[in-house]
Amino acid sequence: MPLNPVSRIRRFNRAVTTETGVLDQSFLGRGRPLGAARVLNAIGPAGRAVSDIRAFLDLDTGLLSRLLRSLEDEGLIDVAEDRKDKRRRFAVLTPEGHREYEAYEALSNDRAQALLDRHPHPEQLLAAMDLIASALGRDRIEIVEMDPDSPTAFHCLESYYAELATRLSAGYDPAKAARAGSEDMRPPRGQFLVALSDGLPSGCVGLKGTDKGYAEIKRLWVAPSARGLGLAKRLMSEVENHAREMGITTLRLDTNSALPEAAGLYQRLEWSEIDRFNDDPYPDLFFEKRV
Amino acid sequence: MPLNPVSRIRRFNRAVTTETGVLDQSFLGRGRPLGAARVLNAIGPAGRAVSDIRAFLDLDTGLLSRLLRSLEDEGLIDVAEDRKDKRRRFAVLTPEGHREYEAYEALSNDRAQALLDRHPHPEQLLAAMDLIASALGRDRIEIVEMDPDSPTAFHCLESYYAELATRLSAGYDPAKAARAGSEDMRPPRGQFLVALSDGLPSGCVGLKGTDKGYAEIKRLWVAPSARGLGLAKRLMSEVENHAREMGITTLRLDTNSALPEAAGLYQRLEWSEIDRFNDDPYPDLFFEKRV
DNA sequence: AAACTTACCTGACTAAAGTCAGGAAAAATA
DNA sequence: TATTTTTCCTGACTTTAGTCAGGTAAGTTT
Repeated sequence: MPLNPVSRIRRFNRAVTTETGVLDQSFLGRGRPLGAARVLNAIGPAGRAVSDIRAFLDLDTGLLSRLLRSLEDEGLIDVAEDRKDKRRRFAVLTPEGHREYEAYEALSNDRAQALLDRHPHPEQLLAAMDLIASALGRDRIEIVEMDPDSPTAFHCLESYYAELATRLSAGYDPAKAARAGSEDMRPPRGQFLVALSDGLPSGCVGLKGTDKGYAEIKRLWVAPSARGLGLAKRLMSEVENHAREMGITTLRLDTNSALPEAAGLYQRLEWSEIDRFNDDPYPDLFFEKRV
Repeated sequence: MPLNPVSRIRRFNRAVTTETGVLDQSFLGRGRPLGAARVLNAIGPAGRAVSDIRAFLDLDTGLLSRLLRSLEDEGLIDVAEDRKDKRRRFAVLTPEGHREYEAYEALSNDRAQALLDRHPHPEQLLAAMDLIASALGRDRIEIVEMDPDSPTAFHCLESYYAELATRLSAGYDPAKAARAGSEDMRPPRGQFLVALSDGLPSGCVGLKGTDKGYAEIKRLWVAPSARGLGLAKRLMSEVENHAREMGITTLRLDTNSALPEAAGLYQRLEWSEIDRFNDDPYPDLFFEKRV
């Protein structure tokens, strides 16, 4: 008989557990227990504060202390005291530690690459993985402020434009839309927020300062793999809070009726529909909110 | 910057590892080490041969022996000797063991259900999981003979008809197609094979015996989540081998030009295109192969 | 300045997992 | 029938992981 949904999830779990088990085995092949390998990995090329490693790997202070000592004895890391706070210690990789770190990276990367290479539709596989990783890590999505000209922000905006182009019947050409200068979405006039789900850019929103007595919300976008997790709502509430802190009292935004989920969201968040307030060719719906 | 493919896979691995770690923690909550819980799980309601458990969990004989003993001491299992081969032993759950097994099942199932419940598009999530599980478990797909009237075979056929209906421009109505009686796809006249990827029906093919001096290949189907893994080729080669063993020398099949990947496969497998040999309304391409 | 908190270390444990050698009984093979 | 192989057991380990109770030095708070 066909499998029911719960069985399908458990089949997935089995497949993935087997896969990670194999990777762990290959990690053990480097002659070091998994715990030590994990610590080496957590330190990484940039080095890391010991307290940070402890929080990240959820290790007991005694256990981590000993693992660090064993890595130090192997000549893979150096642990020195932090200059600012002499209680704290900071671990960095030695050149040899760097090589060892790269070897572990290579094991993981090769396995990932092999999986990609042998799959007929790598893009489909990756999309499926993004979807699942977002679903599992929903509460671990963090929202960070970024420069609107940073590569990550740029990636979000590209994805946003690409989506508009497919969803608006008239298509979408960013060059024809009213330009929102990066300057206006950067402190002190505005803000640009990006949602990162364990490093993957999964959404964004911009707060654009104007000289017209209100600020605008621009470029709200959520990646397909992260939809339905309430991320748009989180982004909006963050940006509204920030506007409030900046002393802004009126917010406006425009959107298009071809994006019904967006309009629905604004209504749920108690935005009021208002008349057209600009002559941008793409939007046909306009909202305002007092914060 | 946007993540590259390998980073996306590794992000997925991290998310999934965290998730399974949480499940393991909840397993520990039942006051038994993970090793013992895993053995209990491997035994299952139907019981299992000890050598089988050992191979499945890849455990040392001494270790497994002790884990079995501890479960026995807890009153959860009985280990008795196999009647046919007195060296071997067979483990079964006691009534109490059954309850404990179900408790572990409930933990897993509840977690799976919670994941489903909180996801906005459960069907999408499940499809993504099927895809990944198939990609990871590609060499673990097994092909088994089944009765063409069994529920699993029925599920495959339903999926096959549904797909034909969407892909053929004229649609597809199984009632109008030439009936292949189950009798003809069952030994001794024929055969029906199903591909199971860790329990999930992922493909099928039928060998239909006729009285016309040849046998027919029917209903070759591969689930979307398992495409590109070479499964169709495996199914075809199995069924051709079986036909050869049955003393059949000529095989025929029909297909439709709206399914180009099927026709391509037959050509690669050295089938020759022949003239129409039946008056079924749906096919427009006909092949033959001597085995 | 005293009291508290934080970050880290050490020593002394325990539990779990895993390895290895040897051995008995049963089955398969020569 | 003799030999080899398979299946499982036991005892004696080691390694890894993890816990807990001090203890010291450096910051922070009162």
